Amino acid sequence: MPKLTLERVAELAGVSRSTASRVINGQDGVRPEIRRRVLDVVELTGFVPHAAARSLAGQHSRILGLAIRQTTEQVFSDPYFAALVQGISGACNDHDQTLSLFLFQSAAEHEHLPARVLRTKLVDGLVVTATFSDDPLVWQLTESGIPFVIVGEVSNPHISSVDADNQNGAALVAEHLLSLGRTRIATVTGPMRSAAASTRRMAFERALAVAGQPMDPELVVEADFTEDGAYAATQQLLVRAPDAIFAFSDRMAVGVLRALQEAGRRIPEDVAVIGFDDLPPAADSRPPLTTVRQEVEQTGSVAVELLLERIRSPEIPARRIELPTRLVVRASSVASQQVGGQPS
Amino acid sequence: MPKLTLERVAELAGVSRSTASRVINGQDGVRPEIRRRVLDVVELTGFVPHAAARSLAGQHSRILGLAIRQTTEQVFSDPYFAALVQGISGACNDHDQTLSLFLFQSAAEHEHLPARVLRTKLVDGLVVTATFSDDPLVWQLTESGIPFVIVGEVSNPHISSVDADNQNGAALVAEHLLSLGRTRIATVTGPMRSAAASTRRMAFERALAVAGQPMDPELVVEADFTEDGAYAATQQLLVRAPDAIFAFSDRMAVGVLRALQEAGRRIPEDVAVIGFDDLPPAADSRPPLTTVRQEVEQTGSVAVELLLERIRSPEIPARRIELPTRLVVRASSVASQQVGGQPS
DNA sequence: GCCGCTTCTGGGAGCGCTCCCGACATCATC
DNA sequence: GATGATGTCGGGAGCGCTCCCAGAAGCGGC
Repeated sequence: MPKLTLERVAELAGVSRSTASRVINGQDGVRPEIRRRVLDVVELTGFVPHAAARSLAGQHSRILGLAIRQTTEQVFSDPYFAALVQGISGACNDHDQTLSLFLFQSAAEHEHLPARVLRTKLVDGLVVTATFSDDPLVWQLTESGIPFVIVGEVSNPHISSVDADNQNGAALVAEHLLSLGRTRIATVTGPMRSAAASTRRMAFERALAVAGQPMDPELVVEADFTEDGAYAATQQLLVRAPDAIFAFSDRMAVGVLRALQEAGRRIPEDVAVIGFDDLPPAADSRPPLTTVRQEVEQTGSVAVELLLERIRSPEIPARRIELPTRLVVRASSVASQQVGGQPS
Repeated sequence: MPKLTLERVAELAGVSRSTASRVINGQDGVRPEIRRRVLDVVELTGFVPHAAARSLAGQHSRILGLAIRQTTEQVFSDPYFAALVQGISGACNDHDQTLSLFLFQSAAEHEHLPARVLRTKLVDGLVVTATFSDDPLVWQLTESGIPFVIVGEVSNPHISSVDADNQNGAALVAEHLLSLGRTRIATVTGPMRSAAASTRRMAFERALAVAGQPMDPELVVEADFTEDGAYAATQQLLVRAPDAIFAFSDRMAVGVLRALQEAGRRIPEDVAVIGFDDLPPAADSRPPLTTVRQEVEQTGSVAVELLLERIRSPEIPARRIELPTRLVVRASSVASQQVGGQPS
């Protein structure tokens, strides 16, 4: 039995290679009856074009890469990445692209990315996450000429990026806490090299200042986006007696909650706690977390679409897309409505 | 400037395409001086062979796939996968293979695997994890003829697999608890469709029975490898007053710990708790967890090596490799040595 | 100095597909 | 009925590499 190739499919359908190719690639200019015939043969034989041959002859591989700039442990313990990958993976399927995840944490693996992945033309483009300001990787990618989009922030406006509206998110938190009459508002931030963290911080400070209640620098502690880090940060904060703590992620907020509870603080009466993300830990914590909702999964799918746009139409200028954020109020900032009342 | 191809490199080095190819692929039969000359050109120009062309002309893509049979959330929240992926990724780098991660959770994405990944000859082989007994995927893969290895258990001996020695691990736990004089030994298992869970359970039961202290079926609760699941399972268990609980993973053990502590039980005095894996949550929990250490990262690298063996030498019969497990005793089963004594 | 051997090198023939262009048929138009 | 526009189809020419084999070069032995 001969090998199953385009040629063979064409032969079986009684058409030429070219016509079979047109049908399989959904191009028009083929009479419906002939199209049908080819499609039937494809169905019957289960023909699938050879990826490498396609990639060599056409000019693209239909493989998109996802490069995450974090250690494996960090990636595989963060619900944020779960949601993001979910969104990216789904969008790839929708657009008939294969997603390939590249992990590179050690410096050595780092070196490999340009050589082994980019120069070999293995991927058509890259979604890159968790970069920090002035990340050399970004520069490297720009140099290499490969299309890519960043999930997060970039200073260079000629690079496409997707992100949540961090500014608005932080401002909403400030507004909410002020409206609750909190006066000793603390923050547990992410590392300042993270652009998301510094943007949230700046926006938060500004919102407080505008409202005439500027932030006390003593009430700001930098943590590392982990639960344990936030737990430790909160212990530091306790002596300063804050009446509200804004943690820059839900995971960190969970650590904040734990530290406060162990110290005997009532939430939200003594201290209001607010997170960021609205990912699984938020609604399940006790008490449920007031948090800034961002659409992480959508962020992923938008990133893929933006990347495909860049690949297919390099002439379109780069652009940045910010997805809306909104505040989700739960019991960690506002006492439940039944407090002091009877269940109806 | 002409495109950088093998042809061009050969031209610059003053040799033929074939010779350049030999040098780049590390084959011998090339005079050292000529080899040097080619290598210099490669270095200078930064030439990297085109992946698709290689893949088409040779018969392999140098891409290995990792297929994880779980939802994205599960994968991205489990330290086990972090370690496993780490091992696999490292081994791929060592062997100059590109790792591609395929996520497919929905039924629709499932369908894609055979067609889009296997038939296209995109990957040379697959590492498959988290299969369950009689998983149709395994059958599909066997049918398709693509080389693959399973991380975990398989009934079919003609399939290569890598796993920890679960039997020994479970037996060690039984032995340890018995030696501590525990009599009401409970287990919080994983789902019984998981082969690892059922093997651990069987081995554990057998070990207890052999020691003349058969397991009380009332003291066995099935959970789902999550912390919350184990928390709930333990609450069920509390009324039966166990004096030891063996959880089938460290994450679950953490849930067990939490439930016991909330119920006011002292650990290990009232209840000894033992986990499985010895991954990050184990040593950091309070109290630190006695657990069965398995070398997850090594499991990953061995899987890759076994896969490469199958790809390169299909004639070698399939084999199963079991990596040793050992007991790591910490404070969750044995009170710290300083209890009742003075620090020296 | 010639033969036969080994060691090294070069060129041809694909791998399976896409893309381009020319051939052909069909139909409307004058 | 000749002409051109329009719509379909087929074949050739690669994409950049690997593999195979033939041929060149170098060497010792007679």
